[in-house]
Amino acid sequence: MKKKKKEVTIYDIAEELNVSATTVSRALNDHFSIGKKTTQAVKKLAKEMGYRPNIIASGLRKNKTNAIGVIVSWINRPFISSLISGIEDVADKAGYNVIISQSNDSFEKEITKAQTLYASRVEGLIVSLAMDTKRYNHFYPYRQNNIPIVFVDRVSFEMETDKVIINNFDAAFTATEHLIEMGCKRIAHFAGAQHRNIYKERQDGYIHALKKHNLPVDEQLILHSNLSMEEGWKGTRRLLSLSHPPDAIFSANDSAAVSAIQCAKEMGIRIPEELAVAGFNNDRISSIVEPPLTTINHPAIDMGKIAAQQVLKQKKNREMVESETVVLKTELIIRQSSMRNRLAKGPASDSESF
Amino acid sequence: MKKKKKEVTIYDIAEELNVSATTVSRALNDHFSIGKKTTQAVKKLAKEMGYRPNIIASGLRKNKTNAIGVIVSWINRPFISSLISGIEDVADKAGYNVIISQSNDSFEKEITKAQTLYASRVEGLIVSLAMDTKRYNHFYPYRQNNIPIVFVDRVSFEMETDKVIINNFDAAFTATEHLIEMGCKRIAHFAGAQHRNIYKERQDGYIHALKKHNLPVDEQLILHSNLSMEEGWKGTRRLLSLSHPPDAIFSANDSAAVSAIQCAKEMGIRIPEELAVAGFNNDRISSIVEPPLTTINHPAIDMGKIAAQQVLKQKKNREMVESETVVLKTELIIRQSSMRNRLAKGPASDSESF
DNA sequence: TCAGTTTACACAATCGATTGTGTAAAAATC
DNA sequence: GATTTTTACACAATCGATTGTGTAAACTGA
Repeated sequence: MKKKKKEVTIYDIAEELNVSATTVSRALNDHFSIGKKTTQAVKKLAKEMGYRPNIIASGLRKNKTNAIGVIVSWINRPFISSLISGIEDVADKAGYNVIISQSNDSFEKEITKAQTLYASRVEGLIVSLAMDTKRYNHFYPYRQNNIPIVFVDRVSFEMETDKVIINNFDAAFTATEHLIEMGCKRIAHFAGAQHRNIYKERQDGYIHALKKHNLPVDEQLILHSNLSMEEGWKGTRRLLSLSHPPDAIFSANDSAAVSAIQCAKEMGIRIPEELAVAGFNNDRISSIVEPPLTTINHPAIDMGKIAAQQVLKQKKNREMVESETVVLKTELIIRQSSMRNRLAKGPASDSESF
Repeated sequence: MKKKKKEVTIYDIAEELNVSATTVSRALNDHFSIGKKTTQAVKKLAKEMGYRPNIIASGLRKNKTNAIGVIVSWINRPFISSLISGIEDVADKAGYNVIISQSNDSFEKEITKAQTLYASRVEGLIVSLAMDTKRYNHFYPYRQNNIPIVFVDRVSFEMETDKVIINNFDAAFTATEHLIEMGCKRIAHFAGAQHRNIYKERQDGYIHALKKHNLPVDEQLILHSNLSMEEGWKGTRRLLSLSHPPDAIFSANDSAAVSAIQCAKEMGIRIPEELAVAGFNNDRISSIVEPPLTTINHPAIDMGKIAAQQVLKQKKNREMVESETVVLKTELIIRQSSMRNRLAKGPASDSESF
């Protein structure tokens, strides 16, 4: 009873036209060896019969899937979703599909997803590493098969791959120095897991700024956490109840920074007069919170685009270039949460126009 | 010079073991007709040789791609990215890959993407329609080929497909009625494009609430736009400069609602005393803005999960069920932007716990 | 007009796995 | 021990497109 509506193949077209399947295939691909009239006729009939090329068959022959795999922690995060948006944009224009998968920041899941995508024969892989990934064996099969791998944002320098990153050290340094210039003397830091490059680098940048300006580095003021809103809240409470509380917080992300602002306000601390705050990422919430949060703009979409371009590039250059690392620019977005110094730029509406 | 590192196939394994490729294939799939010892030996050698099944070849034979396509407006939007997260979760567990593509809210792009995914032979399609999509021919090929289609959130009732939606009418009605209960008499509405179901339904729900409570429907107070922050700002300015300005705004999304709050505050209007505001979506910004925004919680992740499940279900039931529509529950999250009535619930920390 | 060239197409192998059918050898049955 | 049944595997076709090679027919030029 099942309608076995078989799909139209080049053989069906060939038969109808009394030519060979070869001819049909070549006609559809505008091969020079097929006559104009034949080519036209084939294309016309193909359309009429509702033919769609079987890319599975074609893929088998040509050993292609036209797919790029992407592994990220969570898709529904502002930075990540923008990253993916950039990837999709470039990949699509080059005729590639983007297969997404989330590691949920779990090392084990990352392994599984990497294997799945490998089995799916993606032609390239873009990865933003899970929080606790420290070993990289799961990427070796890609390496052995010459499948391009590009690390983005959360990368590892233990593996020789293309990378697309920002200069976290400089960005953190700039943000911290900005706080110092605003007159802050005792700057705390909300830090992330130190085995993940980005958080390590941000912390290093922060420390470097302190040292450069001869400020003491007080371990008490460096709080490690997962940088969630809850942790930001708790951390702020702890900091503000110190006998000698900080006069500023530089947070490694915006979520915790926003929480810090909220918590401090609830405790009756004035921002930025009594506590200046700076974050990292330029998430949407950073411009909504009051006062608006000074932060580092992270070019997420561009990072995605460039990562995709790297994959495509690697598919050509293979043996030419060993590996390439692209470092994108960030910018410090100064908003009111840090503007203690009235000598600083004007009342700053809201814009990113600094 | 190129390393033609050919990949290991079942033939290679077969030769090594002096059995047929058939046997290898069946052993790898635990076919009952293959002896235990042979099966073990095959699997062992396969692993040793670094064999990976060629799913392209397998797919050709079985006519499968194990891919589900997703078309959305923009990936980097809070609601959408959560939706995708849900889809990926379910699809992955069922052994499917998720291919994403963005229409950028353009009808033409949606058509292209639909065609691309069709050519890629996705086994199911999940779509949240572009803003201005009014015709649906681009989905017919799927229909003709019995490829499951599921519409999510932004759907069309002109097409008989599975759908996963919320009751926008009720949600909008509830939000509006809440404003009325808070004592608002003149409620404005930020509406979206009326040819897109969700915005139409929200407006209808809004109007219905007014009528039910014998409040006049003033066309002057219904502003149509793309609901961006800019439009929210402009709309608020316009409304507040009316000779008889509104005492509340119900916005069809959170972005515009948040802008309304910001704009009103800048104009020296007190929220919620002089202007109550309610939004829609429960984006993160809604809980960050001050005062926190009353809004409708939209179960994005669940919608994604269910949509994926619908696809999987359709692949079985095909001829059993014509189509199914799942309507998910929403909830009104009451926050301070609308709490004018001190008889209402307590000072409400921030939580979604209402 | 005839050798040489070009044009336009067909043949058949190939990509790697799957699967219906066939068949020896081993095991079970009486 | 002869026969039936089961076990364990091989053969060969198939999925649909691609591609190197071969070859008629049409065309070119002297």
